[in-house]
Amino acid sequence: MVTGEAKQLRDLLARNVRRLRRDQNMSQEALADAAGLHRTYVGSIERSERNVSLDSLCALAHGLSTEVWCLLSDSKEGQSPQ
Amino acid sequence: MVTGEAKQLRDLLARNVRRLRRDQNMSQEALADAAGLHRTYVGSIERSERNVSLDSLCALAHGLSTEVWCLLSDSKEGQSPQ
DNA sequence: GTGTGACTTATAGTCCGTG
DNA sequence: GCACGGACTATAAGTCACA
Repeated sequence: MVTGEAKQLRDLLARNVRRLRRDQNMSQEALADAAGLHRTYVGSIERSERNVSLDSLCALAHGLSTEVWCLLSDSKEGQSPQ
Repeated sequence: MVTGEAKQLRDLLARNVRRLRRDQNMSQEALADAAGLHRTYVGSIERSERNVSLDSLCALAHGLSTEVWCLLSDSKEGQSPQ
């Protein structure tokens, strides 16, 4: 179905993942490794091409040392919880 | 893969959905209709049997008139964002 | 180090029921 | 109104070769 809202959400996730990853000086490969996912898969998420599931979301959050809801929040401030 | 973290997340989602739904006096059917999902699917989500995608998460949030990150936050207090 | 299209396999999600 | 199952279809997961 992919409504406009869903598109925005994927986009938000993409931006958050990319920002957090670069914030920690990781490559897509490094994040993929840390999250237990694949390089190209992480890449396609960052390009908001994927409609990821809770499971992948969780893996991603783990790899980025953050919380799942952080990846889906529009966050300008304290994003990195030490 | 379904790590323990992913299990917890599904469980949290299940609780939040059920609580918010009942809070608004909706049946699973009513929510399914409002979210554009299927009756049995909503039921299985509330039983934390499903690893839902962003798209469904968005639809669910829409049907519950809330935000996606609310469904994934451990929320004791102000759940309804004004 | 990243983008992209193609591809296979796993599972998300629908729809039919039953108690 | 809800839990749960079986069978099905659509799509996410996961991997690759190459730009």
